[in-house]
Amino acid sequence: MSEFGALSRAELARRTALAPSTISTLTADLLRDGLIVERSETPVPAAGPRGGRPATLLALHRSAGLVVGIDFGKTHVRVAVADRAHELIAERSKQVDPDQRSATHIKVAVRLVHAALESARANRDQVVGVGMGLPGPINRATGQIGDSAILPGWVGVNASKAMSDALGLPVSVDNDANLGALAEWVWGAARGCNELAYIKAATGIGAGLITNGRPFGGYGGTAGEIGHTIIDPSGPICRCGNRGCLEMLAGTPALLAALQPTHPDITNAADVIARARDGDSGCARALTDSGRAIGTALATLCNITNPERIIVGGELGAAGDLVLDPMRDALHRGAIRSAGQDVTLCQSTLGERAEVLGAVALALTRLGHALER
Amino acid sequence: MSEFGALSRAELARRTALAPSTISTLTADLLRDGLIVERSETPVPAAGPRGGRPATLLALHRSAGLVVGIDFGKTHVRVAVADRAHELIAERSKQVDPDQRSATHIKVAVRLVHAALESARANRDQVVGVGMGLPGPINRATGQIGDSAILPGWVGVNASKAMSDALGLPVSVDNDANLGALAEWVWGAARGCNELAYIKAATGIGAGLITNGRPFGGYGGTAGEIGHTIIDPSGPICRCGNRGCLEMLAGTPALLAALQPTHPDITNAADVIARARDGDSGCARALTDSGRAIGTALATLCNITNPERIIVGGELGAAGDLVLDPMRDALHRGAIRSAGQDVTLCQSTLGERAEVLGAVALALTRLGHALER
DNA sequence: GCGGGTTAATTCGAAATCGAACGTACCTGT
DNA sequence: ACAGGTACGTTCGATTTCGAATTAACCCGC
Repeated sequence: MSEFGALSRAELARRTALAPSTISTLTADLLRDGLIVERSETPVPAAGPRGGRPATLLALHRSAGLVVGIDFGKTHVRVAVADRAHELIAERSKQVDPDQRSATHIKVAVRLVHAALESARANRDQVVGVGMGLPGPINRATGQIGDSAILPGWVGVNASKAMSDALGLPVSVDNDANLGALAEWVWGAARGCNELAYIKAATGIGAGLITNGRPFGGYGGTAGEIGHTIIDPSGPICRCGNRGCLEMLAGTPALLAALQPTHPDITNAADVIARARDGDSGCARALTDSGRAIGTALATLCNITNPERIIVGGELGAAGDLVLDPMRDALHRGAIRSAGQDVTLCQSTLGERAEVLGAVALALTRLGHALER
Repeated sequence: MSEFGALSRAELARRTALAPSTISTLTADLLRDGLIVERSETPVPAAGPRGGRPATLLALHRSAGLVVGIDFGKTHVRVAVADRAHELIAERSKQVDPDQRSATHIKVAVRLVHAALESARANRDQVVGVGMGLPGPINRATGQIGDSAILPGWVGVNASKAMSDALGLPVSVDNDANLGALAEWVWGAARGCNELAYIKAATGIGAGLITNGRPFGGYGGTAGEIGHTIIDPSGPICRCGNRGCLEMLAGTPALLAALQPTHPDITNAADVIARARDGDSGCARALTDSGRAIGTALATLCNITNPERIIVGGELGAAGDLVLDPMRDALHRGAIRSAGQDVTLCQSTLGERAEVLGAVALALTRLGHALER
């Protein structure tokens, strides 16, 4: 139940493969003990109510504990607190300097967590899990962040341990794109979808994958690294040693660099999008180029993983159809027909909060797994 | 048990998440009824016998039924018969003309199946499942083969139904690369590996994926289509509408075309490999070029799916290090460091039989699932 | 060759889970 | 308004599954 905010008894029975009768006895006990509560609210019409007695939802009571999500980006730290019923209780965020050491970033995060808990009139003792997101590939075995140009102060740091020591709580870490996927899957545009990719398009470009109805990390936990797909073999040299990587062509820095000569006053992606919306054709073109490059990489992604839906987030995702349309074009041009027909491309519904919410979801998922073992 | 040839009680308990005691009572019943048998043979030392009582293996008795695997390639049909203990009983194969209609190919296959069964002194009634492999993407929903230049006579045919009607038995179909992956996973170079890709490099180039310890097909069942990854944006035009697709650059036809001017007598991949082994530098170079192109596509595959192992099969895989070395080079050049380090590239151990055996494995897996539902 | 370590398999009473039948609550069409 | 359909949730005795303790079968080092 930790993984799904509120569930009916019938749904629980299906998910656990237990008999409805078993669920009945079990939930009766938990209800008596006050660990779960019945929810009178919307019994969630789901996919069209086609007759039948409506379900009554069950959710974990707040006394079952709280979870914390923490997301580090290039220039921000963001935290969120939720209860195990998936109810968000508090959120906080703060700008930070990307060049500082990880210890500094962690201190900021810890303060935000405490502030958020306080505003929720909650105590650290009630926290039963913490999830955390970082930009860049994270090795599942070592817990270390791989080479990342986005947060240089974090390279080689065992992020999970560092944060865990600072908070005095166990912490699960994952790549921010994976968390975005998780969030869109739990709360956003990908609910009920078993095969999806979430694209975080910002300074870096990464994909988070959900396959067979669960987060997919591959052998070392770094699956979904599309940022270094080679788009133009004669393009600019990337720090990875190749030419014309997606990240070099379509990331925010490339976007801004392309506009620098004609639009020297523009310093961030949001400005580009705003101007493009106002009819600035240069800004629109820059977004189109980005979208097209990403779409080319997505074509390969579709050929290989054949997803049902691709959710585009990150600061470039906020441009909506300005990037999505060229992306769709390039995707359909480059993917084999069937894979192109199978997939729907859409914009993130959680926006800049996707990654923190994903961190919350990560913590919730881990709790679910803990029960299963 | 259908999915794993022979298993100890302890292993069964782990796999099914049932208590050892439960397995004990269950297997006792099945043994009494003669549906399973104890195997005295090698108690499989597994990964180093480090003490402890050796396990006694259990396998389904032959009376539990037989399965048939059928594989169609560009120029051959191959069938295999096995019992549910994963013991191969008979194999047959025959050359065919790729341009004939699917009905003709099916007739050949049916004759081979009957011949194989006869040589095993078995009857069609004992067959409890049939698996079948075809080159080209197969839509999981419609059961139809997508656009394939390899077997034009099969396009638009509902392969599963056609074969099922001809044999009078239920038939499961899948792409041949997926089956190769399955076979290497069950019998070959990928035993015990949970994250792998099998590459079938022949006329077409496709990948079969196993992720999270089970075959991965994506939303429509066409995952792993790496043949149309764009390697050289200014390369020759492919039937898919793009330029420089992997298949156009590295497939057997490209290989043969490249050698045509200087080696007009060579007409198949096996010849190229034999000559290269004999020191013909032109043939060696052609294989190197193929390997390098495939390696480039594998780099992207690794970035996206981060596998632990990649098994290279198909007629080009038979070249061994002649293609594997350049493949490794290109892979490590193009993949992000961690993904490149995680993966091991090796040759198929099942060779040209991989796909039929995979078809057998497919039939066995389906039987396993049938029990679970 | 004999303890100490390790993993496999069995036994038995205890506890969880199931299945079938029933009651409940809503929708839809007439 | 009411019958018919559908899906949710509960009750009960019957059955399966579990857990802990026990025995078995091997390896190892001394």
